[in-house]
Amino acid sequence: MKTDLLEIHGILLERFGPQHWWPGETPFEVTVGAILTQSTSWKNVEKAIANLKKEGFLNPEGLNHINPDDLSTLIRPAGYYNAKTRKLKEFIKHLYENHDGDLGKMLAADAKDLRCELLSIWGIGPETADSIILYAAGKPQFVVDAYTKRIFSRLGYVNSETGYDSLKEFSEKNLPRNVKVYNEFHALLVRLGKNHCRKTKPLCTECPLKKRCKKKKTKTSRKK
DNA sequence: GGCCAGGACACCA
DNA sequence: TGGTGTCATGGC
Repeated sequence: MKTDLLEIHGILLERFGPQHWWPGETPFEVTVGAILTQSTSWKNVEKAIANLKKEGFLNPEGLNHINPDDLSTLIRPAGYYNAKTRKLKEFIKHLYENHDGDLGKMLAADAKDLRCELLSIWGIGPETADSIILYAAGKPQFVVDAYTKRIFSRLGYVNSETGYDSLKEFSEKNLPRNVKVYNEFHALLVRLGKNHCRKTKPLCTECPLKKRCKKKKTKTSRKK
């Protein structure tokens, strides 16, 4: 099968324009955002980030010292606040125990090693790890998410059973290994997904990829 | 009022 | 090992 991902990247870029991801000011902010946005809309994450920033806790030292109850209160708008409090604390604990609280040191590692290290931290799975590597460390790791899977499935590139690693491998195999391309393409897929490839009630008429869509968009069963 | 959002983990058969 | 439940707020 012809897998013209770069062409699709071009179509989406022309349609939506640059997405300017990740919307974080520092690698640390990007990392915190990557954890907070797990299964959560970015708008809600922005509120939590704003709370942390306003109170002066959006830095390694701040998150290291804040007590869990206060952290839960500040990140409450992002949902799953108890679970995410633990995830942020586990990350910070790892950062201090292994890198003296210096995120720059941690992110300087080889991408493959960094990925293994991130995945060893409780609460950080494949997507969050790849997001941190791509958007905070600036190293080429393609980020797969629910939109990527749904869109690639509807385009007929993969089936709905394809797992994270296979989707990642497929994407990296069919795109130039380039941070800028990975960055923009993932952001564009999310944009497309939000606008035209929802789980239910897809807005097919205005979708820039509607001619390429192989599968009828039907309501998918929720596997959660 | 239900559905869903830029996941990950625990538990059980 | 794979399927299912849990975590939770907020916008549409």
